[in-house]
Amino acid sequence: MVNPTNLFPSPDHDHLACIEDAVQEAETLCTERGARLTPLRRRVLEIIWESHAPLGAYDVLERMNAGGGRNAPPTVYRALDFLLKHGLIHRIESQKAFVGCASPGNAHKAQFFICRDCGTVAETHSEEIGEAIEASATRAGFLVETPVMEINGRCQECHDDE
Amino acid sequence: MVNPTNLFPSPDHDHLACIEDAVQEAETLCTERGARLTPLRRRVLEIIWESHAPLGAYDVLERMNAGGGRNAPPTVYRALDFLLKHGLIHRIESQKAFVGCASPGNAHKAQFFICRDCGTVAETHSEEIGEAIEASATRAGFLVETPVMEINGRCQECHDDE
DNA sequence: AAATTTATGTTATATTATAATGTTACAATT
DNA sequence: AATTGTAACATTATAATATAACATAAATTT
Repeated sequence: MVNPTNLFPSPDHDHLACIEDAVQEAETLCTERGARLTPLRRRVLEIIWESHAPLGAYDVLERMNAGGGRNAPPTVYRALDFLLKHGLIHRIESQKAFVGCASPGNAHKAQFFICRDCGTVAETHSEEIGEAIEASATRAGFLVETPVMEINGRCQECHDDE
Repeated sequence: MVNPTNLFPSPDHDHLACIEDAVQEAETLCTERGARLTPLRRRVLEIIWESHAPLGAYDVLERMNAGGGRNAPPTVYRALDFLLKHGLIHRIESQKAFVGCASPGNAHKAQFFICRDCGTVAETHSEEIGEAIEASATRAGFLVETPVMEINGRCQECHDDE
Protein backbone atom coordinates (compact mmCIF):
# COMPACT_ATOMS: atom_id res chain seq x y z
CA MET A 1 0.00 0.00 0.00
CA VAL A 2 1.21 3.44 -0.82
CA ASN A 3 -0.23 5.04 2.31
CA PRO A 4 -0.68 2.23 4.75
CA THR A 5 -1.92 4.10 7.77
CA ASN A 6 -3.24 7.51 6.87
CA LEU A 7 -6.17 7.83 4.56
CA PHE A 8 -5.32 11.41 3.74
CA PRO A 9 -1.65 12.14 3.22
CA SER A 10 -0.21 14.43 5.84
CA PRO A 11 0.85 17.83 4.54
CA ASP A 12 4.51 17.12 5.23
CA HIS A 13 4.70 13.60 3.91
CA ASP A 14 7.49 12.53 1.61
CA HIS A 15 5.70 12.83 -1.65
CA LEU A 16 8.62 11.76 -3.80
CA ALA A 17 8.33 8.43 -2.03
CA CYS A 18 4.66 8.24 -3.03
CA ILE A 19 5.61 8.59 -6.67
CA GLU A 20 8.48 6.14 -6.42
CA ASP A 21 6.38 3.58 -4.59
CA ALA A 22 3.56 3.89 -7.08
CA VAL A 23 5.88 3.43 -10.04
CA GLN A 24 7.65 0.56 -8.33
CA GLU A 25 4.39 -1.23 -7.63
CA ALA A 26 3.25 -0.63 -11.16
CA GLU A 27 6.47 -2.18 -12.48
CA THR A 28 5.98 -5.23 -10.34
CA LEU A 29 2.35 -5.69 -11.28
CA CYS A 30 2.96 -5.22 -14.97
CA THR A 31 5.84 -7.66 -14.94
CA GLU A 32 3.67 -10.22 -13.15
CA ARG A 33 1.00 -9.79 -15.77
CA GLY A 34 3.22 -9.58 -18.80
CA ALA A 35 1.95 -6.08 -19.44
CA ARG A 36 4.30 -3.47 -20.81
CA LEU A 37 4.79 -0.39 -18.71
CA THR A 38 6.46 1.54 -21.51
CA PRO A 39 8.35 4.79 -20.84
CA LEU A 40 5.38 6.74 -22.10
CA ARG A 41 2.94 4.96 -19.80
CA ARG A 42 5.29 5.24 -16.87
CA ARG A 43 5.67 8.94 -17.54
CA VAL A 44 1.88 9.40 -17.48
CA LEU A 45 1.69 7.45 -14.23
CA GLU A 46 4.37 9.68 -12.71
CA ILE A 47 2.58 12.80 -13.84
CA ILE A 48 -0.67 11.63 -12.31
CA TRP A 49 1.15 10.84 -9.09
CA GLU A 50 2.63 14.33 -8.94
CA SER A 51 -0.20 15.16 -6.60
CA HIS A 52 -2.98 13.51 -4.65
CA ALA A 53 -5.53 15.59 -6.50
CA PRO A 54 -7.00 14.34 -9.77
CA LEU A 55 -5.56 15.63 -13.02
CA GLY A 56 -7.45 16.09 -16.28
CA ALA A 57 -6.29 14.34 -19.44
CA TYR A 58 -5.32 17.61 -21.05
CA ASP A 59 -3.37 18.66 -17.98
CA VAL A 60 -1.44 15.43 -18.24
CA LEU A 61 -0.87 16.15 -21.91
CA GLU A 62 0.43 19.62 -21.15
CA ARG A 63 2.94 18.25 -18.68
CA MET A 64 4.03 15.56 -21.12
CA ASN A 65 4.71 18.22 -23.70
CA ALA A 66 6.24 20.73 -21.30
CA GLY A 67 9.74 19.90 -22.49
CA GLY A 68 8.88 20.46 -26.13
CA GLY A 69 7.03 17.20 -26.77
CA ARG A 70 4.37 17.04 -29.46
CA ASN A 71 2.08 14.36 -28.16
CA ALA A 72 -1.55 14.49 -29.23
CA PRO A 73 -4.68 13.66 -27.20
CA PRO A 74 -4.99 10.04 -28.34
CA THR A 75 -1.56 9.33 -26.94
CA VAL A 76 -2.47 10.39 -23.45
CA TYR A 77 -5.89 8.77 -23.58
CA ARG A 78 -4.34 5.49 -24.66
CA ALA A 79 -1.87 5.59 -21.81
CA LEU A 80 -4.68 6.47 -19.39
CA ASP A 81 -6.74 3.55 -20.71
CA PHE A 82 -3.85 1.20 -20.12
CA LEU A 83 -3.37 2.46 -16.58
CA LEU A 84 -7.09 2.25 -15.88
CA LYS A 85 -7.32 -1.27 -17.26
CA HIS A 86 -4.53 -2.39 -14.96
CA GLY A 87 -6.02 -0.64 -11.96
CA LEU A 88 -3.07 1.71 -11.57
CA ILE A 89 -5.21 4.83 -11.70
CA HIS A 90 -8.86 5.71 -11.18
CA ARG A 91 -11.08 8.07 -13.10
CA ILE A 92 -12.98 10.49 -10.89
CA GLU A 93 -16.21 10.77 -12.84
CA SER A 94 -17.47 13.88 -11.14
CA GLN A 95 -14.30 15.70 -12.17
CA LYS A 96 -13.45 14.09 -15.50
CA ALA A 97 -10.03 13.60 -14.04
CA PHE A 98 -7.61 10.88 -13.04
CA VAL A 99 -5.86 10.00 -9.80
CA GLY A 100 -3.39 7.34 -8.77
CA CYS A 101 -4.76 4.15 -7.26
CA ALA A 102 -3.72 3.73 -3.65
CA SER A 103 -3.84 -0.06 -3.71
CA PRO A 104 -3.30 -1.38 -7.19
CA GLY A 105 -3.38 -5.10 -7.65
CA ASN A 106 -6.13 -5.70 -5.13
CA ALA A 107 -9.37 -6.10 -7.00
CA HIS A 108 -11.54 -3.70 -5.10
CA LYS A 109 -14.59 -1.54 -5.05
CA ALA A 110 -13.29 1.74 -3.80
CA GLN A 111 -14.83 4.84 -2.31
CA PHE A 112 -13.24 8.21 -2.81
CA PHE A 113 -13.27 11.09 -0.38
CA ILE A 114 -12.58 14.24 -2.33
CA CYS A 115 -11.74 17.51 -0.62
CA ARG A 116 -13.31 20.49 -2.34
CA ASP A 117 -10.66 22.83 -0.97
CA CYS A 118 -7.32 21.16 -1.57
CA GLY A 119 -8.54 18.65 -4.14
CA THR A 120 -6.92 15.71 -2.40
CA VAL A 121 -8.52 12.35 -2.94
CA ALA A 122 -8.37 9.59 -0.35
CA GLU A 123 -9.31 6.07 -1.34
CA THR A 124 -11.05 3.64 1.01
CA HIS A 125 -12.41 0.13 0.72
CA SER A 126 -15.04 0.04 3.40
CA GLU A 127 -16.68 -3.32 3.94
CA GLU A 128 -19.50 -1.57 5.69
CA ILE A 129 -20.32 0.67 2.75
CA GLY A 130 -20.03 -2.26 0.38
CA GLU A 131 -22.40 -4.32 2.47
CA ALA A 132 -24.89 -1.47 2.81
CA ILE A 133 -24.93 -1.13 -0.95
CA GLU A 134 -25.35 -4.84 -1.47
CA ALA A 135 -28.24 -4.92 0.99
CA SER A 136 -29.97 -2.04 -0.72
CA ALA A 137 -29.32 -3.52 -4.16
CA THR A 138 -30.69 -6.89 -3.14
CA ARG A 139 -33.93 -5.30 -2.01
CA ALA A 140 -34.19 -3.69 -5.44
CA GLY A 141 -33.35 -6.93 -7.25
CA PHE A 142 -30.22 -5.28 -8.55
CA LEU A 143 -26.86 -6.91 -9.32
CA VAL A 144 -24.02 -4.57 -8.40
CA GLU A 145 -21.16 -4.46 -10.87
CA THR A 146 -19.18 -1.23 -10.77
CA PRO A 147 -20.19 1.29 -8.13
CA VAL A 148 -19.02 4.87 -8.51
CA MET A 149 -18.68 6.39 -5.05
CA GLU A 150 -17.24 9.86 -4.98
CA ILE A 151 -17.86 11.58 -1.72
CA ASN A 152 -17.23 15.29 -1.98
CA GLY A 153 -16.60 17.30 1.15
CA ARG A 154 -13.71 18.61 3.14
CA CYS A 155 -10.66 16.94 4.57
CA GLN A 156 -9.48 17.53 8.12
CA GLU A 157 -6.65 19.86 7.08
CA CYS A 158 -9.07 22.07 5.23
CA HIS A 159 -11.88 22.28 7.75
CA ASP A 160 -9.47 22.72 10.63
CA ASP A 161 -8.07 25.76 8.87
CA GLU A 162 -11.06 27.95 9.55
CA MET B 1 -43.32 10.18 -4.76
CA VAL B 2 -43.45 9.30 -8.37
CA ASN B 3 -42.87 5.61 -7.78
CA PRO B 4 -43.91 5.00 -4.22
CA THR B 5 -43.45 1.24 -4.00
CA ASN B 6 -41.21 -0.05 -6.75
CA LEU B 7 -37.67 1.11 -6.96
CA PHE B 8 -37.45 0.06 -10.57
CA PRO B 9 -40.49 0.81 -12.70
CA SER B 10 -42.23 -2.30 -13.94
CA PRO B 11 -42.03 -2.78 -17.71
CA ASP B 12 -45.78 -2.28 -18.11
CA HIS B 13 -46.22 0.70 -15.83
CA ASP B 14 -48.21 3.71 -16.96
CA HIS B 15 -45.38 5.92 -18.02
CA LEU B 16 -47.53 8.82 -19.12
CA ALA B 17 -48.57 9.03 -15.50
CA CYS B 18 -44.90 9.27 -14.48
CA ILE B 19 -44.43 12.28 -16.72
CA GLU B 20 -47.65 13.92 -15.61
CA ASP B 21 -46.90 13.35 -11.95
CA ALA B 22 -43.38 14.70 -12.30
CA VAL B 23 -44.56 17.84 -14.06
CA GLN B 24 -47.38 18.30 -11.56
CA GLU B 25 -45.01 18.02 -8.62
CA ALA B 26 -42.61 20.42 -10.29
CA GLU B 27 -45.43 22.94 -10.74
CA THR B 28 -46.35 22.67 -7.11
CA LEU B 29 -42.80 22.99 -5.85
CA CYS B 30 -41.97 25.92 -8.09
CA THR B 31 -45.13 27.74 -7.08
CA GLU B 32 -44.31 27.19 -3.41
CA ARG B 33 -40.86 28.60 -3.98
CA GLY B 34 -41.79 31.44 -6.26
CA ALA B 35 -39.69 29.86 -9.00
CA ARG B 36 -40.85 30.06 -12.57
CA LEU B 37 -41.36 26.79 -14.37
CA THR B 38 -41.53 28.42 -17.78
CA PRO B 39 -42.80 26.52 -20.84
CA LEU B 40 -39.24 25.94 -21.94
CA ARG B 41 -38.18 24.53 -18.59
CA ARG B 42 -41.30 22.42 -18.35
CA ARG B 43 -40.64 21.09 -21.83
CA VAL B 44 -37.10 20.08 -20.85
CA LEU B 45 -38.45 18.37 -17.74
CA GLU B 46 -40.97 16.45 -19.87
CA ILE B 47 -38.29 15.39 -22.31
CA ILE B 48 -36.11 14.13 -19.50
CA TRP B 49 -39.04 12.23 -18.08
CA GLU B 50 -39.73 10.56 -21.41
CA SER B 51 -37.79 7.64 -20.05
CA HIS B 52 -36.26 6.35 -16.84
CA ALA B 53 -32.86 6.29 -18.50
CA PRO B 54 -30.65 9.37 -18.38
CA LEU B 55 -30.57 11.65 -21.39
CA GLY B 56 -27.62 13.74 -22.52
CA ALA B 57 -27.92 17.49 -22.88
CA TYR B 58 -27.57 17.30 -26.64
CA ASP B 59 -30.23 14.60 -26.85
CA VAL B 60 -32.57 16.89 -24.98
CA LEU B 61 -31.65 19.65 -27.38
CA GLU B 62 -32.38 17.44 -30.38
CA ARG B 63 -35.81 16.62 -29.05
CA MET B 64 -36.50 20.26 -28.30
CA ASN B 65 -35.67 21.14 -31.88
CA ALA B 66 -37.39 18.13 -33.43
CA GLY B 67 -40.37 20.24 -34.51
CA GLY B 68 -38.16 22.78 -36.28
CA GLY B 69 -36.91 24.64 -33.21
CA ARG B 70 -33.58 26.42 -33.33
CA ASN B 71 -32.47 26.30 -29.73
CA ALA B 72 -28.76 26.41 -29.02
CA PRO B 73 -26.80 24.56 -26.29
CA PRO B 74 -26.90 27.37 -23.71
CA THR B 75 -30.68 27.26 -23.75
CA VAL B 76 -30.84 23.63 -22.75
CA TYR B 77 -28.00 23.94 -20.25
CA ARG B 78 -29.75 26.86 -18.55
CA ALA B 79 -32.95 24.92 -18.28
CA LEU B 80 -31.05 21.92 -16.92
CA ASP B 81 -29.31 24.14 -14.38
CA PHE B 82 -32.63 25.46 -13.21
CA LEU B 83 -34.06 21.95 -12.85
CA LEU B 84 -30.94 20.77 -11.05
CA LYS B 85 -30.98 23.72 -8.69
CA HIS B 86 -34.54 22.95 -7.74
CA GLY B 87 -33.86 19.25 -7.33
CA LEU B 88 -36.21 18.29 -10.14
CA ILE B 89 -33.57 16.32 -11.99
CA HIS B 90 -30.23 14.72 -11.21
CA ARG B 91 -27.05 14.62 -13.21
CA ILE B 92 -25.58 11.15 -13.56
CA GLU B 93 -21.89 11.97 -13.51
CA SER B 94 -20.69 8.68 -14.90
CA GLN B 95 -22.85 9.19 -17.98
CA LYS B 96 -22.81 12.94 -18.42
CA ALA B 97 -26.55 12.69 -18.57
CA PHE B 98 -29.68 13.77 -16.75
CA VAL B 99 -32.56 11.88 -15.22
CA GLY B 100 -35.76 12.92 -13.43
CA CYS B 101 -35.67 13.10 -9.65
CA ALA B 102 -37.95 10.52 -8.07
CA SER B 103 -38.60 12.55 -4.94
CA PRO B 104 -38.15 16.22 -5.57
CA GLY B 105 -38.66 18.55 -2.69
CA ASN B 106 -37.13 16.24 -0.12
CA ALA B 107 -33.61 17.36 0.52
CA HIS B 108 -31.78 14.10 0.16
CA LYS B 109 -28.57 12.32 -0.53
CA ALA B 110 -29.53 9.81 -3.13
CA GLN B 111 -27.99 6.67 -4.48
CA PHE B 112 -28.59 5.62 -8.03
CA PHE B 113 -28.82 2.08 -9.33
CA ILE B 114 -28.12 2.17 -13.03
CA CYS B 115 -28.81 -0.79 -15.28
CA ARG B 116 -26.18 -1.26 -17.94
CA ASP B 117 -28.60 -3.10 -20.20
CA CYS B 118 -31.80 -1.08 -20.25
CA GLY B 119 -30.30 2.14 -18.89
CA THR B 120 -32.99 2.55 -16.27
CA VAL B 121 -32.02 4.47 -13.17
CA ALA B 122 -33.62 3.82 -9.79
CA GLU B 123 -33.13 6.31 -7.00
CA THR B 124 -32.85 5.29 -3.35
CA HIS B 125 -32.20 7.10 -0.11
CA SER B 126 -30.72 4.42 2.06
CA GLU B 127 -30.08 5.41 5.67
CA GLU B 128 -27.77 2.48 5.98
CA ILE B 129 -25.53 3.56 3.13
CA GLY B 130 -25.55 7.12 4.40
CA GLU B 131 -24.51 6.00 7.86
CA ALA B 132 -21.79 3.72 6.54
CA ILE B 133 -20.37 6.63 4.61
CA GLU B 134 -20.54 8.94 7.60
CA ALA B 135 -18.78 6.37 9.76
CA SER B 136 -16.02 5.92 7.24
CA ALA B 137 -15.71 9.67 6.71
CA THR B 138 -15.48 10.32 10.43
CA ARG B 139 -12.60 7.89 10.75
CA ALA B 140 -10.84 9.83 7.99
CA GLY B 141 -11.62 13.20 9.58
CA PHE B 142 -13.70 14.05 6.54
CA LEU B 143 -16.82 16.22 6.37
CA VAL B 144 -19.28 14.80 3.87
CA GLU B 145 -21.02 17.35 1.69
CA THR B 146 -22.24 15.97 -1.61
CA PRO B 147 -21.75 12.27 -2.21
CA VAL B 148 -21.98 10.96 -5.75
CA MET B 149 -23.18 7.38 -5.65
CA GLU B 150 -23.85 5.75 -8.94
CA ILE B 151 -24.05 2.02 -8.71
CA ASN B 152 -23.78 0.42 -12.10
CA GLY B 153 -25.03 -3.11 -12.60
CA ARG B 154 -28.11 -4.89 -13.85
CA CYS B 155 -31.74 -4.59 -12.89
CA GLN B 156 -33.93 -7.61 -12.23
CA GLU B 157 -35.67 -7.41 -15.60
CA CYS B 158 -32.36 -7.52 -17.38
CA HIS B 159 -30.62 -10.26 -15.46
CA ASP B 160 -33.75 -12.41 -15.40
CA ASP B 161 -33.79 -12.27 -19.18
CA GLU B 162 -30.83 -14.54 -19.63
C1' DA C 1 14.10 -12.69 -41.34
C1' DA C 2 8.99 -12.87 -41.88
C1' DA C 3 4.85 -12.57 -39.68
C1' DT C 4 2.16 -11.02 -35.98
C1' DT C 5 0.90 -8.32 -32.48
C1' DT C 6 1.26 -4.29 -29.71
C1' DA C 7 2.31 0.41 -29.23
C1' DT C 8 2.67 4.95 -30.95
C1' DG C 9 2.08 8.94 -34.26
C1' DT C 10 -1.03 12.01 -36.82
C1' DT C 11 -5.01 14.26 -38.51
C1' DA C 12 -9.42 15.17 -38.08
C1' DT C 13 -13.59 15.37 -35.73
C1' DA C 14 -17.14 14.18 -32.25
C1' DT C 15 -19.15 15.31 -27.84
C1' DT C 16 -20.01 17.98 -23.83
C1' DA C 17 -20.11 22.50 -21.81
C1' DT C 18 -19.59 27.50 -21.11
C1' DA C 19 -18.20 32.58 -21.97
C1' DA C 20 -19.80 36.73 -23.56
C1' DT C 21 -23.04 39.73 -25.21
C1' DG C 22 -27.42 41.28 -26.53
C1' DT C 23 -32.45 41.04 -26.55
C1' DT C 24 -37.00 40.04 -24.89
C1' DA C 25 -40.59 39.15 -21.58
C1' DC C 26 -42.42 39.71 -17.09
C1' DA C 27 -43.55 42.05 -12.68
C1' DA C 28 -43.98 45.79 -9.77
C1' DT C 29 -44.73 50.46 -9.26
C1' DT C 30 -46.13 54.72 -10.48
C1' DA D 1 -50.16 52.63 -19.83
C1' DA D 2 -45.31 54.11 -19.33
C1' DT D 3 -41.07 53.23 -16.32
C1' DT D 4 -37.94 50.58 -14.34
C1' DG D 5 -35.67 46.49 -12.66
C1' DT D 6 -34.99 41.67 -12.99
C1' DA D 7 -35.13 37.19 -14.78
C1' DA D 8 -35.33 34.50 -18.85
C1' DC D 9 -33.95 33.61 -23.33
C1' DA D 10 -31.28 34.05 -27.95
C1' DT D 11 -27.05 33.97 -30.49
C1' DT D 12 -22.39 33.45 -31.63
C1' DA D 13 -18.33 31.73 -30.65
C1' DT D 14 -15.31 28.87 -28.33
C1' DA D 15 -13.48 25.95 -24.54
C1' DA D 16 -12.77 21.40 -22.73
C1' DT D 17 -13.08 16.53 -23.06
C1' DA D 18 -12.80 12.41 -25.88
C1' DT D 19 -12.53 9.30 -29.87
C1' DA D 20 -12.44 7.59 -34.94
C1' DA D 21 -9.61 6.35 -38.51
C1' DC D 22 -5.61 5.41 -40.49
C1' DA D 23 -0.38 5.34 -40.83
C1' DT D 24 4.03 4.00 -38.86
C1' DA D 25 7.16 1.80 -35.80
C1' DA D 26 8.71 -1.27 -32.36
C1' DA D 27 8.64 -5.60 -29.92
C1' DT D 28 7.55 -10.53 -29.85
C1' DT D 29 6.75 -14.80 -31.87
C1' DT D 30 7.31 -18.00 -35.47
